[in-house]
Amino acid sequence: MLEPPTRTRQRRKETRPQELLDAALALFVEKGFAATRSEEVARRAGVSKGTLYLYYPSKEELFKAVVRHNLSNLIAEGQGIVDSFEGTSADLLRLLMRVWWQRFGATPAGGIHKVVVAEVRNFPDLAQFYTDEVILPADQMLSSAVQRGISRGEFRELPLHDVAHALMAPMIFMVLHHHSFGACPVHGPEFDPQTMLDTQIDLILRGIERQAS
Amino acid sequence: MLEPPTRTRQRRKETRPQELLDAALALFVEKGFAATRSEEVARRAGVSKGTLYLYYPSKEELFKAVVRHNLSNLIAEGQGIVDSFEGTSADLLRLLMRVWWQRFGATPAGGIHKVVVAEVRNFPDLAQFYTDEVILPADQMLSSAVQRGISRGEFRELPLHDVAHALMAPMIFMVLHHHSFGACPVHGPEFDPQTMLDTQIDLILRGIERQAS
Amino acid sequence: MLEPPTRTRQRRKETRPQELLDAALALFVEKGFAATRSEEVARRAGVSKGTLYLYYPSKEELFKAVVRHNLSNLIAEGQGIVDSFEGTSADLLRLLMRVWWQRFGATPAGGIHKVVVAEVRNFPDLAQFYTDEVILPADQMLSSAVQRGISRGEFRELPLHDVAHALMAPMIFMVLHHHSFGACPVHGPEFDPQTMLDTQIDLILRGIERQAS
Amino acid sequence: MLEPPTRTRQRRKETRPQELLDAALALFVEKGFAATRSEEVARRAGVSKGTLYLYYPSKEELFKAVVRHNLSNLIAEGQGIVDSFEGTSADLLRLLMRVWWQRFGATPAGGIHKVVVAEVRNFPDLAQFYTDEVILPADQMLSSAVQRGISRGEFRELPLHDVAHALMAPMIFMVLHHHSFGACPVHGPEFDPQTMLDTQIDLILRGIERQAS
DNA sequence: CATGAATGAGACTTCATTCAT
DNA sequence: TATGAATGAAGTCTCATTCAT
Repeated sequence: MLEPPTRTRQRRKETRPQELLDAALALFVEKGFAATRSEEVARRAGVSKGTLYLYYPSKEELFKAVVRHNLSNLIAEGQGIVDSFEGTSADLLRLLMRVWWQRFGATPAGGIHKVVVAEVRNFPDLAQFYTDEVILPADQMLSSAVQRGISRGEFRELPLHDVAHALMAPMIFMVLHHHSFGACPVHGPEFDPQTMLDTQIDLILRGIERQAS
Repeated sequence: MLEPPTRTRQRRKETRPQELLDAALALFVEKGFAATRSEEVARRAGVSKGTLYLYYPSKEELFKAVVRHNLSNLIAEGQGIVDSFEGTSADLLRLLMRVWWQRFGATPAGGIHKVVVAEVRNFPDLAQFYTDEVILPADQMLSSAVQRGISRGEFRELPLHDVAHALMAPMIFMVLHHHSFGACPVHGPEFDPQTMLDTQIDLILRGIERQAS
Repeated sequence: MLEPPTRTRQRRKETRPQELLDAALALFVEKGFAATRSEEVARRAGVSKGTLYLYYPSKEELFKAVVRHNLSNLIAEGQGIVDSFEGTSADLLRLLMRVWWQRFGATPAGGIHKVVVAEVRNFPDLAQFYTDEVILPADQMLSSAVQRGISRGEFRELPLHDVAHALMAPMIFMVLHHHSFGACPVHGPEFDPQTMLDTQIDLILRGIERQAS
Repeated sequence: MLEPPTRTRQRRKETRPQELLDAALALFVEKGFAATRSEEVARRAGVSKGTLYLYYPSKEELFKAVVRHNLSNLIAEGQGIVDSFEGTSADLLRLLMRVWWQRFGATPAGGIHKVVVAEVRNFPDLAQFYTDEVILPADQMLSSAVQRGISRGEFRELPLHDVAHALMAPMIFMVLHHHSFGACPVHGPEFDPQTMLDTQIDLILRGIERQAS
């Protein structure tokens, strides 16, 4: 009763949502949506169960917030790179993939894709959000990079979106493996993400470049 | 329709496991493991809750049985195609992808991969089973097809497994999309799986073929 | 269809109830009423679950049948010994205890008492049956043996029933221990039943005999 | 009656365990372990089902807690009486029995012994706990009281533990009867516990005293 | 704002009992 | 008679959510 208001509480007030989202992200990626208990999210964020509900009215809303927080504008940075890049288009694509992997794929946020894929059918309004915020922009960004290569005469004239999807596929493949089997102690094929992505992008580049090297 | 009208207490020990596995497969793919209630599996199979437990001792075992039933021997067929194929290696890879999509990717069984990727961290022994039974054989099968192309002088000499993974990536990409966003009523990019796979395989083939056409 | 009627079934028809009661007795004593599954009773008796219900309409009735079958007339034999014994009353009591232990206490039937004590409050009509068939006759039998000792001047004049209960106590004590802790692999006090009963009867005899030896 | 009228969401972390243990004790004694439903325990304690599991992680642990709470330290008090008693050893034994009956045998806690005897074969670790915590100390306590009588020349030199068991037998007999048949509305022999215990202890005392009175 | 004790709907699972064969 | 597949009520336990403090 007579205790002074704790400083810790005061100090953290503004960062609470971020801490909760980070804790939730880590747990959703590790255990999936259903197997993540809200109490554990709270504990990992250093708050009580009740506090979590002050910020997010339900576990479903928390999940959506995690998705939105981590994936909104995810692609904008990539689009910026495309728009300002000055080297060859092949180097641009290689750069995009590397940046994407380092800044997203290999981070906890990369694991969201796994959870979203697993849960979209249970969260209908998430499907449209994710399509609008992630899939379409990514498609657009990659397509514009490919278009750049075609316009500059570097790439053959191919259907933009099919090529964009061909570029997406290895990224999705890697990120899903990384956050599922890659996190399990199994004896399976070794995937060095960086090398693998490089190999795959090289193959695809050779497939789309006007002059096969 | 032609079944005898008796609905109660049907005794069909022979066919029950298949019916239960089919019902479970459909629901696991639609809702995920955790969100699927065992009673609903039973109801969809036309039996009572208790009957399900007569055949599978727990929901977890049911899930494993679904995985095993649908995925074991899946790859063997592909390997058979590889071993007996007589055309060009490019045609072989195109055939493998088409067969795979028609016989697995586009069927309910294709949805298993999504569920396994989502849940494997919660089922440690499933990780090893799936790796041994699916991932490694698929890797091996595709590698052998690539090796065939190299041996026959059709393909460049590239690291087998990296190429195999490059071939896997579009398949995984497609199957996951098909059973997640592809099943949601969203307005997103159209993916015609068959066309897309063809485009992607062509790109990769051009990347690996000795003589770029 | 064309099999001859199995001889086994025919032969066993009359002994079925006995086999079922024996199996049920063993399991009820080992696990208690609730933890005994009817299927296991059937299996141990070598029949199917359905057959059990041909003989006993419910697990409760089976339990009551086990109790009644094993305990009805249990005491009659003892009463016969009392009525025809010719030695000293002290020897009579010693004999009664020994016979009781060998013929009942140490046998599976002895375990029933444990189960009855545990379950009477859940089986109201069993209470009266057991009181009438077991408790009162045992009381009567022991009292008559004591009365014999008093009448013959061997024992002091004491309240019959109190002495009878004093004689019962060690028997109940032994039989309950034998079928509970005595069947567990614990490191506790050693109870050699025969010796212990002898010691206790000797103490009590010394307590009731006119001439303390 | 004097409690504040608020009934919902009472927060009483301090007193809840005691209330739950009391409710569980009463029900376990009345119905046995298996036949007691956890929801009923909760209801009798005035809380919801979930609250019970906040304090005890399973029905089995609740049962063990009931045993420990009610029996631990039970014997210590008796040992204290033995160690500090100043009258004759016969009076000591009479006192021990009376105190034991009034403070334990006739209380709900006395019913625990019935439940333990009935269930111990299903709870292997309870067997050792109960042996260590109750049976051996009780044995020790009674033996020390007998030893006192022998050392003071009041009792004959008899095997300590056999005599201790002879003293235990009537107590066990009484307490089991009291909480089984004694709680049923049957017409059986009347057992006035106090009188009966007195009679039995007198008999045994006469059996062990050096000078038969 | 923050807490965490309390709730209760709902999930998995068991098993006594039924009944078509 | 005998079987054992099938049933479904009932029990244990979980956990998202609430709310008195």
